Amino acid sequence: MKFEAVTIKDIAKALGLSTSTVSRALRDSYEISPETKKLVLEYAQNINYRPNPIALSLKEKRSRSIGIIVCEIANSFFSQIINGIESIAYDKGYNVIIAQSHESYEREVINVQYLASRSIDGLLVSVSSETKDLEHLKNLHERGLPIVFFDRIVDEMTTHKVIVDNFKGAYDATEHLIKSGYKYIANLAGSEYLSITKERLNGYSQALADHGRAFDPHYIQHCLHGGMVYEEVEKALDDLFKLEHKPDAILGCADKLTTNCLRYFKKKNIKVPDDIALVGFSNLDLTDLLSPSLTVVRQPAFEMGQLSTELLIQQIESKRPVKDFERRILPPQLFTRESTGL
Amino acid sequence: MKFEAVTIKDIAKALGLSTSTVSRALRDSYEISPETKKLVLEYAQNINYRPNPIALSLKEKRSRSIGIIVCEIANSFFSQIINGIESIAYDKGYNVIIAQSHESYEREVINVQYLASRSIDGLLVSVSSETKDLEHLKNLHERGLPIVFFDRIVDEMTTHKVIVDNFKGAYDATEHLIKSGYKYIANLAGSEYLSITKERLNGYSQALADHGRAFDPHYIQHCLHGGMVYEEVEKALDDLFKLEHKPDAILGCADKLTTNCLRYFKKKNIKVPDDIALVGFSNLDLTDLLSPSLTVVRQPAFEMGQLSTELLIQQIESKRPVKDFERRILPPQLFTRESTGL
DNA sequence: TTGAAAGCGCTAACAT
DNA sequence: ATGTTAGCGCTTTCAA
Repeated sequence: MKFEAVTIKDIAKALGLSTSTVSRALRDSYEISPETKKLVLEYAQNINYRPNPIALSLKEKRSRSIGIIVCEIANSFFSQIINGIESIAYDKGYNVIIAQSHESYEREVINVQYLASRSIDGLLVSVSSETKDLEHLKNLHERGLPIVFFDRIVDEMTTHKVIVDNFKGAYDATEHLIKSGYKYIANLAGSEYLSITKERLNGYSQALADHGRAFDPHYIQHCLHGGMVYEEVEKALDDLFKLEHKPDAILGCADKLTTNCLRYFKKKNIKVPDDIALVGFSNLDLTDLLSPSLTVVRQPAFEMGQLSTELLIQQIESKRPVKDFERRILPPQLFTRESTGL
Repeated sequence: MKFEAVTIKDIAKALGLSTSTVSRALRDSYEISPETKKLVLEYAQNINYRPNPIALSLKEKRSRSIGIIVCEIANSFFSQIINGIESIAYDKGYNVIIAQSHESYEREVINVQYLASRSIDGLLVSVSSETKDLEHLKNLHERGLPIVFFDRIVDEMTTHKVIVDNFKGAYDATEHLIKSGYKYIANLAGSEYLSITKERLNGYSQALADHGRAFDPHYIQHCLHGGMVYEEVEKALDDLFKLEHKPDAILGCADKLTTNCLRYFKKKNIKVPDDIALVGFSNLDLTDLLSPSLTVVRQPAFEMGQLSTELLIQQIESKRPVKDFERRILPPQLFTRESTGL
């Protein structure tokens, strides 16, 4: 089934004009007489003419669409980011094509190829937790495709980057635990490859140091898939609970890590906060409804999406090659609730 | 910044062939000699040639992209559906363009126009809770655009439709409440315009009837925005609690209705299930972690997305106009947990 | 077996 | 003020 649209040619034929005149009239060119304009505009309106964006794209060598690569859209943090992205993109006449890596490097590479082949004008990327090698992105970047990294950024490429102050988020959360009297604070961390993991680890360590606490690497457990797989969280927690001094508080460094931590506690009948305290990075809407309600570090996801998109579109539409790349850092927010109250 | 791709012309020039020969070689046409083919293919491989999909779209009058309209992607149910949609679409070489109505009729209309103007090949729609008038969709449909409705469907249009057995979902949940001994079962329902609301209401009523319970419309409260706005849920519950016999159980007919119900209970210090039981339609991953854990009706969202997309693409690629439209009904599943245990 | 040319819908340089 | 024409990248007659 095809669905045939009205073209400029149809209008030209109907009105006995040339296609260029119609085109110019539609674009309100100064060269066209008011009468002709009126005629064309009214007729176009009437038959509900819509310019064919594909023809325009071919002509202008731009598709007015931008690609997004995230690990999972079914993750509040990322779906909120996408909301932010869309709010700006649609405003500026771009549409977005979303691809998910599901935390797989291989799928990320495939998706990048796919998006590139769909002739996108720019790319918004948050890398997968498996990603070490960046050739797939570097290649496109060198050929001139504007790329903006958000949240999970990479050092090796010079582009705009938008992140949350992960150091501060982890620092504040850890400090809050220390001040609440917890002694053995474990860090349930994400993939070691990710920028956010390192930043959060640094914030955690610094908070410990600033409060005269010893830093013990045994209290750090990495989960390669960022908690997507329950078993990796279970393994990590099992190991933590084997320590001589069991942790009395846990800092969950990602949404899934935090919720799967809760799932583990429930399964093992460990009570929060009586047996152990929990604070987690989370953008779920539901954390206040859990019981105990969860202390969380919340990230300005929507704003992050908006800002990244503004930077990307600015670069796409810039006449001259962009030289000065920005690194924007947004503030996270700590919400103190019952899960960290002794 | 533009990012110039290799074209057939470049290959032709480099190899001293005509563009048509190159084109044919790339498509493995029988007319081309093995040597030429090999030459072209290898060269293309080398310089990483990718056909320009926009040029193809213009030529073939199809964009290989499908539009999706949902109310919110930051809603587990819909993000799971989108995952299902993508899994099929990408497999078959289509990309998806997602638009959100945020439950606003006006935005839905704008989005539909927008998607249509981006020359999509087909449309997957779940209407907003405000949508009564369907002209925006009928119009496109009559002009031949394949449309598949999922979840929130409409009667007035003859298309493929994929839904969950909402009647059964609500029936089972209500019956479970009755069998658990609850007497005054209220129904916190979504927008009256939505098919799912009516279907769930019917299931609820039938369960009451089958168990000899009187049906009292006072125990039904509609929320136009399906719980997106906390205040509407608050108002609905306030009214329910003013009844002579306060409800001792609530059936939440959508994710947000259910979670905002919990938020209300928390605020008013109403204990579940001691003061009141709660069962809700929900696809959140977290409902088992709430305490009490939540009894839910879970819908096969991913499968729904997959099935809808299969039907849509089948119709798009069908040579002859599709006459026989299917109405597929997927089974929901009741998970009994603590929130309905007396 | 290969090439030349037209055309998809649109814009813009170049006539008139 | 309006028309003619070429061209964006590709496929596909038609011609050689």
